[in-house]
Amino acid sequence: MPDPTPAEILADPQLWPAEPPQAMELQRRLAPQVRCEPLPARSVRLVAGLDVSYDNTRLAAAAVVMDLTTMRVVETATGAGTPRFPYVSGLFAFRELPPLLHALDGLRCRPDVLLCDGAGQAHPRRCGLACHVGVLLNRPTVGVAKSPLGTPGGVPERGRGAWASQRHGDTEVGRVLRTRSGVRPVYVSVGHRVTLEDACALTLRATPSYRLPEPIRAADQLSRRRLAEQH
DNA sequence: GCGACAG
DNA sequence: ATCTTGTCGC
Repeated sequence: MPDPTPAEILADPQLWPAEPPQAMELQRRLAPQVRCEPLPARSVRLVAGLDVSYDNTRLAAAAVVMDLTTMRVVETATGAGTPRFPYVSGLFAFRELPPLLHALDGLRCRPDVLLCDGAGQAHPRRCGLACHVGVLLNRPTVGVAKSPLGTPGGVPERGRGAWASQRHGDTEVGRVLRTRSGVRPVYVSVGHRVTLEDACALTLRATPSYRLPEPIRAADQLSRRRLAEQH
């Protein structure tokens, strides 16, 4: 059957537990559904950056789609909402996903891959936000976090492109990647339907100038503006 | 029990 | 996440 739409996901009560124990249980069910597979590199052109801003009362999400070959913004969409779940480390998908799905629902184009502001498999239950949204939508996703969740990983060399592994026992759950020489690295992990290698390569391609990928920076700014103009 | 803890 | 402008340095 066809991939679920953001609206269908939002409407499914089974996917929105109210309490942390049930949320953790859902993550344990989603984690095994993550698939690591090569992202057909030449077909990757449209990359969507996702981010959420919030204050005490409201959440505002943004999706910014950019064409990687030109680095131009192709389309943007936003979504808003009221917090339905407390902030709990390791569970923030349950807080940020609803407005994010509203934003994705407003997109007319179909991005080749989604870049998420947060962890993918580098997560206590191997189901960070990037895995969560990727599995639910059955779309390729990559997690790019500004700080590590759990295992800090190694320290990469100073130059752009250098990386070190983030391991959980014998498995490499993510990479500490230097996107700018001499600048604090980012933490890249697989969300869904990408390999860790492709996730890092894509992150670098999407990050020509600053520490964070351009689509994520744009989504950060847009969601912030969206939040500001609500009040 | 204590500390750490994506955004 | 957010409170927040200019400023020091490569």
